[in-house]
Amino acid sequence: MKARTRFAPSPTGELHIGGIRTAIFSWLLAKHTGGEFYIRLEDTDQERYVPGSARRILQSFDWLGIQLDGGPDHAELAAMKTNEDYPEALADGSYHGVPKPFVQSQRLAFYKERSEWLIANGYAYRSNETSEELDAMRKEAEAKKQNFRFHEHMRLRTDIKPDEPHVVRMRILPPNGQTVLNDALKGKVVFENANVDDAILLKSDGFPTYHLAVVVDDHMQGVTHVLRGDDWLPSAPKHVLLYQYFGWDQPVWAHTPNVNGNDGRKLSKRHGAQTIWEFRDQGYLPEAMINFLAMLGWAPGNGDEQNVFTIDELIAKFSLDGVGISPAVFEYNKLDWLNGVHIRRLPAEDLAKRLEPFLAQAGVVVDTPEKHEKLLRMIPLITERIKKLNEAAPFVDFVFSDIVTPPQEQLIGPKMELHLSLHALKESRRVLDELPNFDDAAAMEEAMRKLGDDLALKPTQLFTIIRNAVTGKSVTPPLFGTMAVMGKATTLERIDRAIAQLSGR
RNA sequence: GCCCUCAUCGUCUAGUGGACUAGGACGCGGCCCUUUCAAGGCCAAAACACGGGUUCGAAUCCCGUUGAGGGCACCA
Repeated sequence: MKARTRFAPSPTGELHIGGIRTAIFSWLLAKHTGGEFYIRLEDTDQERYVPGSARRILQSFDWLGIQLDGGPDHAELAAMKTNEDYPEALADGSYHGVPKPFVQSQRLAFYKERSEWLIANGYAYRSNETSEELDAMRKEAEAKKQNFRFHEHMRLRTDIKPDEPHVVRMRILPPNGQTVLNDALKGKVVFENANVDDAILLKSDGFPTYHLAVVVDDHMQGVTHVLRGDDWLPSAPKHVLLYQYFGWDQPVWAHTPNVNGNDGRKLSKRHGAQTIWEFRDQGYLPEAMINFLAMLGWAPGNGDEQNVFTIDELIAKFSLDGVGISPAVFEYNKLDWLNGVHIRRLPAEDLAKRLEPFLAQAGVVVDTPEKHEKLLRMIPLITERIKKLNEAAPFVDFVFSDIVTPPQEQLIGPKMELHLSLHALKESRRVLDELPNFDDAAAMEEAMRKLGDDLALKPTQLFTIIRNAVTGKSVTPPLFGTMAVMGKATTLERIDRAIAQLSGR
């Protein structure tokens, strides 16, 4: 059975990493079945709307490499309260049959129509308490240590005409019955109707609340599986009831556990990165983010112990059965490791391309074909040394810009005297200069090892001196490959400067 | 206060009544490899929250306790 799923954020700010995980689950489920995944913007709260956030939400999916089968297009975004600019054409309108529009503020007529239907059929009623009146009722209940739940009998005025300001509230029927949610993850969850309040469905400004809008849209747009955060569980009976009132088949419900920080609490700013952009800026790969997030609360199961997945593998193996029911803690250790794994899987040209912005930010300029070529040659030498893209710069910066000649103490080999180090440096220069082909790192290594033998030096001793002389650092990618990339002229020039430094000149 | 959910190594998890002396991964420790740093290989330490049941047998089923999380808006 083909699944059609959606992710329905409200454009009130940045997407939270936990929300993105839910979106990834939904997307994987849809793609696993050959179905569709789309985005719907739930902008029914005019107050909380943040201009620009719709565009950022769409761009998040773009960065992650998640292809949408539907979502607000140019015209829909343009029609939002504040003009949204999304230059990249999101889709061409061929939405696999998912009916437009994908922005709730442009679907108002549907909600109005359904709400009138509910009233006409006895499932909803008009009500017009002011917020002050409601507050007073709440305070009173609190003073009596009672729960406040709005029910029809509490109405202050009952003779409300359709043309005067009012809200529409749902009736909970039968009042003393039970409503059962069949959740694919949690199983049967039973709610006493007495504990469900008469939620507002249509606000006095004519906009729907979430409860009405989500049910109407999911039905009209043919959503088969509703995946959403655990925090929606308490209001799920309202939605179940609405489906029953309308006589519609319910979707498969799946309330996913939340993602917590390492203190077991809901992820928030003090836990570090929040938005996908922060991860991107720290040098995490979208491939790794998807892999990691998918495994946060999901595992292939059946004894399958795979940890590293390509996107295609995730799509092939994902199913709701593998989704857990207890909250997961977001930890960076495994993410970092996974990111390193995915970096090592990248072809050199691809990694170089992704590295360039990070190098530029660190002041390493790769702006000519020659420099690009050098970077490409450095890639195999650094790929297994970095876990994040922002860690590459220290491994290559000395290739692209000059170094400060190291102080004497750095040019003296371990357990060696100054004069012996100086001699080793001079001999190294001679050997390197005599090399027939400076590009041949293997031959270079062979020659240098022989020199070490001749001088009765351990490789560590000799190579440490050269490493410091040539790179100015004690930690670098493999020495000879690096020198080959730097080239003969640069290498010998730096050794000359080191010789001068050690000679005290 | 009321309602709901959850509970296996530090973390992500496998496990659906016997194959569990509880498996894998990350991290941590050790060893090997080694020109530095990594990567890689090998080894080790590390968990069924607690208490009652049910059963010949329970990490797995039931009840309770404790702990944690979430929800109780003209917000989603």
